[in-house]
Amino acid sequence: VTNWFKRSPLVPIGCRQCPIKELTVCRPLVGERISVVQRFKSGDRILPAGSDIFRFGEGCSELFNVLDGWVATYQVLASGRRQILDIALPGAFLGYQPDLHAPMSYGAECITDVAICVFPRHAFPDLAEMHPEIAMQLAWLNSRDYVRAQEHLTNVGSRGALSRVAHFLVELCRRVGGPDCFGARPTIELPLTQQHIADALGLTNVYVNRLLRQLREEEVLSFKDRTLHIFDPAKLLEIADYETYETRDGP
Amino acid sequence: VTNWFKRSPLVPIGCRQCPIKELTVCRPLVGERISVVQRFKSGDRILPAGSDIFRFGEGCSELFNVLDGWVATYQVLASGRRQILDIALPGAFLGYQPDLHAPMSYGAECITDVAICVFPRHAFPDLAEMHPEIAMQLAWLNSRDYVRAQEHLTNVGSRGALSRVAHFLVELCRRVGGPDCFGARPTIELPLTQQHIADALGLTNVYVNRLLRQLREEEVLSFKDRTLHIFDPAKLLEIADYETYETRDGP
DNA sequence: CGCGATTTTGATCAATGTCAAAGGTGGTGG
DNA sequence: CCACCACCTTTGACATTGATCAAAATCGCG
Repeated sequence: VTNWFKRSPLVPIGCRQCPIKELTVCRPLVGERISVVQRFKSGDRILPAGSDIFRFGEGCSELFNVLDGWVATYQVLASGRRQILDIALPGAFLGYQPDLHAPMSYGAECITDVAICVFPRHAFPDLAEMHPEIAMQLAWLNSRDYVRAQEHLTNVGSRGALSRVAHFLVELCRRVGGPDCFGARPTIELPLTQQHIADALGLTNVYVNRLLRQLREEEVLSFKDRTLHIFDPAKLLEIADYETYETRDGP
Repeated sequence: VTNWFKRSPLVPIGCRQCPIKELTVCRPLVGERISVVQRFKSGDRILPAGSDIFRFGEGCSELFNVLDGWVATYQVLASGRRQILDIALPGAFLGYQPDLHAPMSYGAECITDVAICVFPRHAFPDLAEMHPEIAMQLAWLNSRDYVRAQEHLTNVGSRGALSRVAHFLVELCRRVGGPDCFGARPTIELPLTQQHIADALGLTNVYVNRLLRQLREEEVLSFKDRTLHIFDPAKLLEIADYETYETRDGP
């Protein structure tokens, strides 16, 4: 098994060939006006697995598009516990927050080697003002991430540990393999450690390990060498306990 | 004690006198162009405590500004457990989501009697297109809510139950009483039941009750009759265990 | 081959949930 | 004005989940 997630990626390329141009803030300008973005961006950058793109509490003079690789956004408490807020995949737009000049409200760490496209932070409001579609796209991106954060919150706050792991893996599969990837019995590469899963779900690595063993013994899935095999999608979805609307019980 | 939160509010009034016009999407148009919003809105509405503004999984043909009262957004799992995602206060803009025509990804329930200002959903993109500042404001609102959701997630995922309750109350005080309300020993009206707190934090009402008793016995705060007294702000903040940035231990 | 990071397992313990029942409290209708 | 009712809070006894601590086993990599 080659560790694909560490392949050294991407000589800087033009926006026209950008693999994620349709996924991020640039989307409204692809085509005719892509050169606007091309002139705006500061350049590309490649960061090794384990490094930070930016850190909680520090200033940051840039904004980032993830071109390739996996990123975790997170916060750390005084008690030392770390919470992973989201897994950012290629196409994610990182670093925008309500006050662009405030210290960052969270950190972003590379899970794999990562390639990013860098925007200058101070000029971004001008770009959005000159191209209102960018603002609209930004609102769209933000609301999409907000919904995912809400679902993550529900997962961590309301599900037991086993369901929580199941749900997390299902959502990740959907994002990586597309919404229909549950038709078959998917095999998916997830460059996560069990510690990442634990940090994302508010569990300990030890307990996550036991839960994965349980899922393996019940022939639902296996997760080894960063590869997830799903043997029994139906059972997995059932364990994951999806949300429903239930009206309060009548009299 | 009068239950202020049930005072019958607000004959519909014009946008010019709107108490929250500076807080929500309308902000860029206050002043000269406020009439744009005035013409756009469908009207006002008053809902009783306990009713839903909209429900998870159902369609919704409107968007809402909270004018007065408290609202909880939430999801419910098949297992019956309910997760409160956020407490929406006056000025909140509810119902916007990435696909405006999709079923709602969460529900919104009135904690108190609530007055809302209603926008037609289908025409909103046009409004944003004609007034790009609206799109920018929307992005700003969304990112602010996103940050709050992230902090909520960290709270639920990474803090022990006592810290979790402490942190939740602190944040709520900041929102209601302003960021400086911890200089003194605040007394704040929170129209929440212990069940609401439990649902927001992924705990049970019984355990929340015990934790509040503990905080009372340690003379940190008391929460009774929907009134929160904070006796010892410093200790409360310490218990709340705020996030920090800590670099990994060096070699 | 050896080292650091990760996974795996066992034994034990603390934090939190569950169940059940008893007090408040305010609102409503007689 | 009283009595009742629904809902909320409070408390106790007990069950369970998931954390903690410690130590092997495994793996990727230099």
